[in-house]
Amino acid sequence: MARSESRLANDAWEALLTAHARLMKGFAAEDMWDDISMREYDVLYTLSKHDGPIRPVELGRDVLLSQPALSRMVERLVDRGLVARAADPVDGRGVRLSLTEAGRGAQRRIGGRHAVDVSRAVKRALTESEMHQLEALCRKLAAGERLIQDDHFKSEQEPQR
Amino acid sequence: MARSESRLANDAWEALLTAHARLMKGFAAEDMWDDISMREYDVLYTLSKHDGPIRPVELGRDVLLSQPALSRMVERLVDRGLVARAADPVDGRGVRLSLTEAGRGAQRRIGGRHAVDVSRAVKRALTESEMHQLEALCRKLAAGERLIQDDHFKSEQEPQR
DNA sequence: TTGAAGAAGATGCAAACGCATGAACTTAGG
DNA sequence: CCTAAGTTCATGCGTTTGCATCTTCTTCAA
Repeated sequence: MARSESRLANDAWEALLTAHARLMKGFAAEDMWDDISMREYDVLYTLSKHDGPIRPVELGRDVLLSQPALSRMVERLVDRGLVARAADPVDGRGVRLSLTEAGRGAQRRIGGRHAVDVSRAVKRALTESEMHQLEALCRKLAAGERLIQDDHFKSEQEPQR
Repeated sequence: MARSESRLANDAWEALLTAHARLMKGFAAEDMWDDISMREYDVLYTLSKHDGPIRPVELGRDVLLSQPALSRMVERLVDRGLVARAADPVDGRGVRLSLTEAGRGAQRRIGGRHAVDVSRAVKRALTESEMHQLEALCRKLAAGERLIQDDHFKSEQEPQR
């Protein structure tokens, strides 16, 4: 008997959570992070993906940290000379972040080693075709969520309360 | 030109990470967690999946927490009457954990509401067929990792150092 | 133009986390 | 046996996180 669509959705999400936790544990156990934590690397990597300076609020969308925690982590990275923080010329409240040369260097150094482990873990389990599928599915999942938050459609029905 | 297999693997993993972060942010924003944090719910849910009592070390495999952090979280859950902790009759070092009635009740209460949001987020982005695919791919990913850690094959090549 | 509502970031503070280490117990080789 | 190494879980301690709140600046309607 077929699972209900809701059950199917929850099972898929649980599988994703389990895969995430298992692989992350494995990566964290690797002795290759020097003095940069995985969360800090996450910030450096996200900064490296974008070319120009970006706002902390942008960073916050992809990094799993509260706004105050992100604010302070950026502060620490600035103090360590890995991130540059400048006032936003357009928005007086805002701040613009970018990697320093040292920051970019650190990201490349760690990233190169990390990519080897990621590649090894994924290749061990999936074929090339499956990697393509997984990427496409996860992109769709992430894209669905992004729209909601941007357009404030979240309260489309406002369940109870 | 086709991406290299390694690049493909890393892109797939990045997509999974992004999907994970986006959805988690969305779920965390929901006003439905009462006095139970998402990490605590993760523990309660994992306990509810297993029927019999399980060891903390088992819990640790699926929950993204350090061993000391998990130890103390369990302690708090025990103090709050949600989890029962008993000595392991077989292994004198070990401990056996299970949900109390209150714990099971809390898990069901929160879990029921959470499942609605999960279902909504996943259904919005994927078809039933895609949910099946995503579940299968993530299970393969997670399974690949489990074997490594159990069999201590991790140092199969011991890269540099 | 102006005043209220909203958004971006920073900060005080208690709670929670990770690393290093310790204590209790099990396993395995001589 | 019995000792050395390994495993499981707990604890001390400094660091980081999240919640609530504040400040500053922008936006928008009157």
